[in-house]
Amino acid sequence: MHGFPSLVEIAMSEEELSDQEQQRRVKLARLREAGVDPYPARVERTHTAAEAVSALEGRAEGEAVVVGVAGRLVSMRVMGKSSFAHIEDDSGRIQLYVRSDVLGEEAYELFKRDLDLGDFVQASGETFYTRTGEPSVRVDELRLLAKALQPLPVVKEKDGQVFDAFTDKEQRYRQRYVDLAVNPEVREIFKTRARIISAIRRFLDERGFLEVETPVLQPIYGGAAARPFVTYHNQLKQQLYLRISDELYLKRLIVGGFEKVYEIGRDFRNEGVSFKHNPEFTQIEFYKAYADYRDVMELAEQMVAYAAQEALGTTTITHEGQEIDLSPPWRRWKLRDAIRELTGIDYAEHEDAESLYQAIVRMGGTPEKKSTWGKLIDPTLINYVESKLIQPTFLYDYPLEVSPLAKKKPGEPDIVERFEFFIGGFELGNAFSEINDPLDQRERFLATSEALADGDEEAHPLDEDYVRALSYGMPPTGGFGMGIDRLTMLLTNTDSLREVILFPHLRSRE
RNA sequence: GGGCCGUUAGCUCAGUCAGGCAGAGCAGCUGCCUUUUAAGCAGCGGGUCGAAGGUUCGAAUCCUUCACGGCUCACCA
Repeated sequence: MHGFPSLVEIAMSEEELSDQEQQRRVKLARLREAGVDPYPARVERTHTAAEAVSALEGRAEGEAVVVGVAGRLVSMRVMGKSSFAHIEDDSGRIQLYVRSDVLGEEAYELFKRDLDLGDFVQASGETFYTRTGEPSVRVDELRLLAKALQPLPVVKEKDGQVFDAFTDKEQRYRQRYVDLAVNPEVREIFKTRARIISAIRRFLDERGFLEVETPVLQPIYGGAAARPFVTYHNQLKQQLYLRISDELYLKRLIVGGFEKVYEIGRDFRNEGVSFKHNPEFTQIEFYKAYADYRDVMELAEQMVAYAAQEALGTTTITHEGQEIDLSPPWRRWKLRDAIRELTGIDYAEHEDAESLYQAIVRMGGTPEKKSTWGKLIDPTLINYVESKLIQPTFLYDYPLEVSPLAKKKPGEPDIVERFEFFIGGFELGNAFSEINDPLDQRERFLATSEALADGDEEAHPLDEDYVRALSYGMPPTGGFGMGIDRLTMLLTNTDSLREVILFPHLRSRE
């Protein structure tokens, strides 16, 4: 008419689109021409899928329950004048039974021809059980809520076997929305993650800890051995760093008089990416005044067990095929003993770096030649120990040199009151009795800032204001840090941080 | 950064060893089908074989380079 191309003809002329995309645009155009709004603003939903199912379960036979449900079309089986379909919402799936004679012929034809898997729809009608006993909605009204123009991967399942799953890791991470849309078990991982975090909050809140927020943008970084991301504030003409840990600010708060503080937040480290490293990750840190690293051990094992119990309903978990018992108390193993037992090297017998280096080489290791004594122990030696620590284990009493913020152990000048803990063969966290002697802290900073100047890019710079804070007096304090992503990985039985981070970092594509 | 492996239809994957018309299932389209559930039956479309270059009469296949990813080593207390 009038020689103008119809919407359908325009849709079909989009040549750069795949045939399935073109089909969907044709359907969209046809729907519009039939007077259907493919993206209406209003929804009339009375039940979620799960609610509709349980409402039916509660009723006597023959008693009608009318529901309005809404969700994404995830399956369609068209059999002439009747069809079965499933819609999925956040609560689960429910089957729709669509009959031409109930819905009306015109609406039924539109459903059959112009709706696709992936579209969002609203359906209302009475619930009933089909011949095979599946709760379903006999649809007397069906309305499109949102037309999908891209086909979703079609994942099918029978007898627990999954067909054509959407599994390509790169695509799953780059298009996480597709991953989440078609893989319900992926959604479950992130629900578990949220339960873990809320359990940790509850655990600390119940014990009188105050949740605080400290700067992410910092004029000087510290609290961990890592290279920072650098950024710049235009107005202030000032270089800033994205924090590598929360530590030094949280301890300033202990100086200020708070006795128990914690922060759950994002840290950023400019280093390699691996199954247990992502450039940005979530860490929980807490600090407790009038406590030492032994008190912190008890809190740590209780907190992790509590998080597992709350998130999973059990403290016995399976990770990578190994059964792990998270219930306290956990094994406490002196670092020196653990290394001696698992590698045969007693580092206390090797007083200088050269001697220790030779011992590691004799054991078959390949340490870095230029490493200092402390750097040979951690990480080189711990690498041999870490993977063997499947059941929860505290390794404690670390060499002073690699622990510039931890308090010296009384009577052992080269050892500090520090522990790291390991579960499932990797490190989850790190803690110590905090240095509260400002002069000692200053000396330690001087040593690390020299190392930084000598080219150790992960060493601490000197934070004068932090030393000044300590000089106003800080009570004896126990501090703790743990990777939330790694804990989630452990509790969801996944083998990579990327599985528990919604949008993990990937290299940009051209 | 090193080593190994991968990238083929919307999705999952054959085909690469040994060069010879680019395939299957699901999804899509057309037709049939009013209790199905990986629905079924019949038919039909759908491809920059990651990119570029090279070898060859002929390249998804062999060679080179590049991009992206996976695993792994190094790095990451």
